[in-house]
Amino acid sequence: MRGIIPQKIKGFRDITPLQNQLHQHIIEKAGQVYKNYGFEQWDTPVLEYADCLGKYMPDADSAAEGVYSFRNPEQEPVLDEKGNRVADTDGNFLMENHFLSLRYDLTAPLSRHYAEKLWNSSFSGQISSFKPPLFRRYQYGTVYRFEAKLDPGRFREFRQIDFDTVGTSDIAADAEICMILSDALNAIGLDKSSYVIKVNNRKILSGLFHELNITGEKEAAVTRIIDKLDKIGIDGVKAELANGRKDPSGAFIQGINLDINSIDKLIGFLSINGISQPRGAMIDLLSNEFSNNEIYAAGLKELQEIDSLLNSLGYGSDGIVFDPSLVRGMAYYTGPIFEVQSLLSYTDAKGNKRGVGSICGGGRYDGLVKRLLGVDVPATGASIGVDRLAEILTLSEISKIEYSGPVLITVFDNSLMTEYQKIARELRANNIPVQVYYGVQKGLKKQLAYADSIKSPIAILLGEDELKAGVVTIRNLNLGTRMSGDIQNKDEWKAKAQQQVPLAGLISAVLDILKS
RNA sequence: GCCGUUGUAGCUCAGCUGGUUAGAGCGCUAGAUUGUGGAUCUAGAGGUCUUGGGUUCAAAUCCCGACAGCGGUACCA
Repeated sequence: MRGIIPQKIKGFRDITPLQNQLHQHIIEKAGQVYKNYGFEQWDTPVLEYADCLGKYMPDADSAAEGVYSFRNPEQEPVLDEKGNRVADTDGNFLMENHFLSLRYDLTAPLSRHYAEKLWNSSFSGQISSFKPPLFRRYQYGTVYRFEAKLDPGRFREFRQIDFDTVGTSDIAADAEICMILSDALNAIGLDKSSYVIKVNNRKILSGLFHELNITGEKEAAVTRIIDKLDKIGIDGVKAELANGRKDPSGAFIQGINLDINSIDKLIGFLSINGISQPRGAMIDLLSNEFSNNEIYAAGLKELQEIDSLLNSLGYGSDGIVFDPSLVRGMAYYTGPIFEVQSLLSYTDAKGNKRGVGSICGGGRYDGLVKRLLGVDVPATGASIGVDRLAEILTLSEISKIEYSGPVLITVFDNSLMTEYQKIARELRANNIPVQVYYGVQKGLKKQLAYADSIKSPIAILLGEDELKAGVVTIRNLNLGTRMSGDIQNKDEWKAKAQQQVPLAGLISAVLDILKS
């Protein structure tokens, strides 16, 4: 039994004003880029029916399979596949506390949203033959995953900013995703040395697997192993495809005992390194071997089209590359897939250099609403992991955003409250954030310590002395902080970091300090 | 889940092969400073050494279990 101990749930965080400012920056810049490509912003609920999201909770009121779920407190009718209420043998409608889930991404709610509109706009869900309507939206929101393992940049509650195009198979929409990611990261302020946009096509992989007779369970296993290439290297992959390997941790990783011939082919394929090859050269290399396979060839052709579009719009191989070893975990991708690898690193407490891996992901999933409505609707999209991106920007100290809190008006004497409020009002009229000190610890020392804690750039002091002289004292706290390294005596500080100005000159003096 | 590793003050850690009142730095609180954050100096508060058991005259220290953290590994829509 828990006591009433104030503490956060593991994997959840309190977000500081500084972090919020960086998050805000990221979503504003990315959102504007999405908007410029014609995506419109939608929001959907954080909670959905569990079966709409595609994860079903058997009968436990707990999180399982990485999704937070619980029973709806309200009883609602049970519906059949056609949307009709289900009744028991006596003709009474069945009621149930349906499972609700916190969304684990923004794509599943999108598919529910799109499917719901389609369902409602067609008569009793008669949508067997139709041409899917085009829908483009972007969405910013918090998602929840029950992760067992929490690293820097990996949380249980985190934000994504997502954009998707639903209702087209046009490969230009996929090429566009590369451009959008590139533009968005650029707008956020990342230069090309800090990330690489990797592109591959699931068709190439499935064509390849087909050629090698790798199907079903084996295909999933091989995919998983290839996904670990970054982590365990080509030799590690080779070992896991064969009879396994011994991990440095001492654990033995069981191999899948693929035949030698297939392993050689796969390793040869994976040895074509994505980052070091221009896209054109990569396509040439890829067309050498398996192009007699239909699916493989189709995938390759799509990559060619993407390449050609990107080239004619000036998106070179310096930022967007083809990487045949890119697989992405999710099974639902059907065509081009995308992932942005952050190249930034930081040094952890133990002195090890570390990165956070991928900061964006996406791809084409033509089965978007198949599970819900049974029809194929092509869709393609991607999303930026806002928290993870912010985390690596902060950890790698590349974020140049400096946080500045509000100006603080100190309170000497409550009888002067009207004066303080007037000054505050005047500053606000000039769009300068400001607060009057209301704390119960009244000493000026306390008030300045408070100003320090909220990162005030300026403290304004007004007491009897100033009032008589018709002036206010302005203390430049940032300057004081900068000088704190080589401080000799208090009076000298005061002389440099503090000035008295006539009340009428307050605004311009404050603005001057804020600008510097 | 599995393997490894760690668990001493709010934080980072020291505490040798078990031996009387468990230490440091930072932080915190107060004072030097009758109206002044960050420097300096002084003083103070704060620990049943994660927890349960065992060995011993004696355990923070040795042994076993539990729990938690970290590293790796597995899983990941």
